[in-house]
Amino acid sequence: MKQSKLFGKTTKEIPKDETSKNAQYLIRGGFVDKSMAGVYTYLPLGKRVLTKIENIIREEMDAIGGQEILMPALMKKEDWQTTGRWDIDVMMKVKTFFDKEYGLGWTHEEVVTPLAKKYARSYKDFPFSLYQIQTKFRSEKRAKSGILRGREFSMKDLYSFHTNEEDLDKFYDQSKNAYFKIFDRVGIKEKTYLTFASGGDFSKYSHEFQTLTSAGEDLIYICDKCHIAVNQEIIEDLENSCPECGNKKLKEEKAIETGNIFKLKTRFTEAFGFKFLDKNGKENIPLMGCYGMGPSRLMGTVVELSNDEGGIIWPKEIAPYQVHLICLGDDEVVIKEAEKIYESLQKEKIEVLYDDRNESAGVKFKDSDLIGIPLRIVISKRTMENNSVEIKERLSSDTEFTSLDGLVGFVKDRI
RNA sequence: CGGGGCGUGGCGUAACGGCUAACGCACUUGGUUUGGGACCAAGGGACUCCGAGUUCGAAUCUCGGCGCCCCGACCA
Repeated sequence: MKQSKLFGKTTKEIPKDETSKNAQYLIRGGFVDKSMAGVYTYLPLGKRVLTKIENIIREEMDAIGGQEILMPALMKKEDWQTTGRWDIDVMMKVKTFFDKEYGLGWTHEEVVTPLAKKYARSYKDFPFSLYQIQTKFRSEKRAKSGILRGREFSMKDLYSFHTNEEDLDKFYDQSKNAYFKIFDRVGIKEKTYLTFASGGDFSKYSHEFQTLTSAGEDLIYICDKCHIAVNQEIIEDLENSCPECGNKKLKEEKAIETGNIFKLKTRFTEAFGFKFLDKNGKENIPLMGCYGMGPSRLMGTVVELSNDEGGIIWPKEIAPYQVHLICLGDDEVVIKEAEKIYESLQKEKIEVLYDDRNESAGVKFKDSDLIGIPLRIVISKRTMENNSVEIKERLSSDTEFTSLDGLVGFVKDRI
C-alpha cells in the first residue's frame, strides 16, 4: 500500500477527551475513528489488525473442531422471553415503525440453541461446536477506555454441545489451550492468567482469561506458583487462597478480561426443550458450553501492553503490514529504486506499507514509530551510495544495513 | 444510573458582557528544503453543541436539553 493513498491520517494531537492509551495511539495512528461513545469505525490500518486477530482466532477455533457460522444480530423477542432474558438491561432493543420489537445480539444462546435443536436429534450428531465472529451490541451504562469497553464491538462466541459431562469437560480443557495459543500469537500470553470465577448454578467455577494492565477494570489475585488467578467475586469464598495449591500469598493486580469460558450445562437446552436420543433410544438433554473472546478488546489490550513514547509496537502476527518501507528525499534515482523494492517485496507476498509521501524525514520516522510496523526499511541517497538500505526493527534501537540485491532474502528471514 | 469536569473551523487552544471570534496543527497554491515532527509567501475553512431567557449588546450571564470524558454502581 502506498502511504500517499492510505485513507486516514496520523496526528500529533489527540482529542482531549481520550485518556486511555489504546484510544490515543489508535486514533493518532489513524487506526480507528470514534463515532460516538463506545462506538468506533475501523479505518484501513485498524481493520487490517482486527482481521488478523480474527483470523488467528478462527484458526485456533477450527483446530479444536469449531465450525464457523454467522448468526443474525437482529433477534427474535420470543426466544429471549423463553429463557427469561428479554428484560436484562444490557440488551439493546429496536422497535419498528409498526411497534414490533427486536433485540440486538449481545450473546447468542437464544439463537444457537434452537438452531442446534433443529439439526441434532441423535447422539451420533454429537459432539459439535459452532462459532461466529460478529458485531455484538451491549447497552453498557458507561462505555470507556477506548475500544476496551464499547457498546458495539467484535466478538467471537463459540458454543459446544455434548451428550455427557466428560465430553464437555474434555472440550472445555481443549478450549483453554486454544485460548492460550491465541494469546501467545497476539503477544499477550505472558501477562494473561487463567482466572477462576464463579461457576453460576451449574458448576463450581467458570474461567476467565485476565490480562494484566493498568487499563483493566477488574481486580484479580494471582498465585505465582501456579500462574493462575482468582476473580474478585470469589476470592473471599476461597478464603484468599489458590484453588489449585492452597497458596495464601496471592498478589492483587489490575487486569482486563480478554476471554471467558463457561459451562452452561442444560441451562439453555432445557429451556428450549432440546433433546436427543441416546444409544438406547432414550431421550436426553444435551450439555452446553460457551466460549467468548473479543477481537477488538484484544486489539486494544495489545496496544495497552505494547507501546513506547513513540507509539505502538505491533507483534509480528497482527501488525497491519509486515514491512514499512520509507523513501527519503526526492532524488529520482532513489525513488525509482524504492519503487523497485516495493514491487519485489509485494511479488514475494510480503505486506508492505510504502511511505512515498513528499514529507520530511522527521515526519516519516515519527509516523513509522507511531504506526508500529515491526520492520522498517529506509532507502535514501545516503544508503544508495553503498548500494544498500537501512533496516531497523521497531523494538530495537539498532540499525543495520543490507545490500539492495540481498534485501528480499534478508526481509524474509526477519518477518 | 449517581457524582464531577468539559463543549469555540477537522484537531489542540485563546478571547474583560462591547470592534470583522484570535493562534498553532492540518488543508490548498507557488517556491526553497529532505536522516528524527523544515522554511518563506499567498489562501480557503466557524450559524462559538441546541433551545429559550436576561441585556442596548452574549462565545462569555441564567435555565433547560443534548453530547463527550473521568470516578462509582453495573458488566452472561
